[in-house]
Amino acid sequence: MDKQTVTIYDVAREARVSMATVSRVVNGNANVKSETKDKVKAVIDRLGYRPNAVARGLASRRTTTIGVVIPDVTNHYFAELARGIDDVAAMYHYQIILANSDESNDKEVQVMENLLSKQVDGIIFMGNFVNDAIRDEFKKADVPVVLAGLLDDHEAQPSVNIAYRSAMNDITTRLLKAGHKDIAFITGDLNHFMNKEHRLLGYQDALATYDIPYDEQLVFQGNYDYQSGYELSQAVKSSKVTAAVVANDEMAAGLVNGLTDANVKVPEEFEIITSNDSKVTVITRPQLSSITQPIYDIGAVAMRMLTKLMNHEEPAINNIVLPHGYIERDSTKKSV
Amino acid sequence: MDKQTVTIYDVAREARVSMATVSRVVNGNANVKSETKDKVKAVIDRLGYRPNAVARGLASRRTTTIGVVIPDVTNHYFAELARGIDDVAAMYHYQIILANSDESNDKEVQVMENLLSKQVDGIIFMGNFVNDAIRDEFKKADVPVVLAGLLDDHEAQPSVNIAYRSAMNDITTRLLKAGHKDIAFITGDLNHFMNKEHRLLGYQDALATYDIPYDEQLVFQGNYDYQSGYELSQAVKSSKVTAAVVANDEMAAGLVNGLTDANVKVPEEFEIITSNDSKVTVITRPQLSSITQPIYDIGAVAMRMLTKLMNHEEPAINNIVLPHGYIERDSTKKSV
DNA sequence: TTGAAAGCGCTAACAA
DNA sequence: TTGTTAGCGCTTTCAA
Repeated sequence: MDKQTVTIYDVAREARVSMATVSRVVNGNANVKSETKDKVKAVIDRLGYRPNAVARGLASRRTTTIGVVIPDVTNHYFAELARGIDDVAAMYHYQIILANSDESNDKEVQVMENLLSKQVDGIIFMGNFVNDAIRDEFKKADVPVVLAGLLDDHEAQPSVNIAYRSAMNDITTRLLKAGHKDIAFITGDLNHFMNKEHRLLGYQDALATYDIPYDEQLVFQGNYDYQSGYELSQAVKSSKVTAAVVANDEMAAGLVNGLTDANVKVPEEFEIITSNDSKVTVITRPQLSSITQPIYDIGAVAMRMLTKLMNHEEPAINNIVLPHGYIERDSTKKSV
Repeated sequence: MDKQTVTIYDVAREARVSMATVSRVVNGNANVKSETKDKVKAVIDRLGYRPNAVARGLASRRTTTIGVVIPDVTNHYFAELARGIDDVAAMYHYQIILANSDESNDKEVQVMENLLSKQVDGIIFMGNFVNDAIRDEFKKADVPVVLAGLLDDHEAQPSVNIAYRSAMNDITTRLLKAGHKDIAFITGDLNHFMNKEHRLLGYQDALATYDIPYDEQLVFQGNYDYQSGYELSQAVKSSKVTAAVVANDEMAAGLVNGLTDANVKVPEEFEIITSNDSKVTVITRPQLSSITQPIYDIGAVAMRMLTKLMNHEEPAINNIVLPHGYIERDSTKKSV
């Protein structure tokens, strides 16, 4: 039950070569005669030698480990991002230290410090917004940090996203085209950059195109979870709105169920379009029409971008925007 | 952008003490005069010193990192387990290396090797079964491994679970009591130990109590996901069964939706009880009646158990069984 | 193609 | 209470 016993030194001795040579064959260095390579490999197998990544990390100053901060693994949107990240990380032989932040200021800072002290080679940060404390951590980090599914206005932190403004414009426009005049915009905290400067603007863009004045009474702020969507359904029902665009699937699922439970028929009496096309959209009844976004790919591309950054390659673009689409399901009336 | 610059040596020099003393204050060793402690702390703050966990790990042979192997973060049941694990890990100042295995033999082995080479202090393993190759890895591991939400028959690997057999007995009995004679048992691969030696037996126990002969035609094997549940709904519909117990929520969600789409009314014409009480059970319509199990706690307790094992304390019990319950929702007729 | 040797930044005896 | 000194297991010059 005690740790690691056979070291590179043991292998060297048994194979009658130096540590340096063993190191070379382990690392696939070409400068080794193929005979000695075979000899060393045989000894490695025989002894069951497994290189100590910690020692290697200390000596080489690279840990092949990256940090991933996630608000909550339990949230499907973020879990899907994480899956994309892990898959390409594995592809490049990186391991992932995952840390839940709950989007709490203190935890986020704590977690960043932990990651940095573990000497991760890079960090992928997920969340709904970047506050000042975290922005400081990014600055203090001596390794690259990329944002996945997250945008910050200050200084261009590398990031991967879709065009939230245009996506929100698209779905609002669909509802407008369908004849709705009073459309709710259901989102997270409006102080959050992505909501205020992207999604809300997209919603307003669409309204403006149809000469409908913006009414802030029709904006509902939740906190991104099912429960808050469910609770919001009350207020939504008693307002004058006849349709809603929702920034987040969990809230949309709460909304559709809350409405249904309050005997509002979706889509006949109320239409809903959501934003993430995550798994819940097909589980609710009616299923949710949604913006489609390549969530897995956002994670994957973010990780790919990070590998470049860690490799000191300058990526062509610092803020990658992936394409989005739309899928019609049953929370909207069939389009003709 | 280059790694760590200020070391314990810099702090020692600036504070005019030895490295050992700095190490002591960093590690909260009591044997330091409070004046010097303050002096050192001041220097640490001024220089922005952050201990290098890699060097520390090499010197102390403890990394305060544990490995977590998960079939797929994207699956809510496992994500919930992972959340429980991470929360108590954080509480004990451990970080988590998370690795997706897809329950593929090769990946699982690969991932275990990676974890071991990173010198994790312990491992928590999740999945639906333990195959021989993995069992070997457990044996090779020089650190404790605990199973979360997973049971293996060979040699008692420490684990945390609920009593699957009794839980399955409970819900089958409920359906029997409600008058059903032909009840489907919908599960994963029957070669998997937990299905064959626990869940199936529970199902059979209930049948036996009601003198109903076991009919293997009523056993349906899926692969644990929504899609397979949805597809199974065809076969289920065209069989003679009038109710089903399901081993897994994702399959149950697929089943209820498949049945509904095929115009079978749940619960009026068909009753369903599922097993995990995860988030999807309240998102489907009708909502799913379910065994309740403390998923988060299973993860949390598994991690707590691991801390003890890593600390060389022998836990009182090696295979912890947490209590389960039942919640009636709308996929069963109201009980009187 | 191979080896010798100096660290990487820290912990942990052991002394003082 | 504090300092000295070996390592921890590996990578990486630099020589040979």
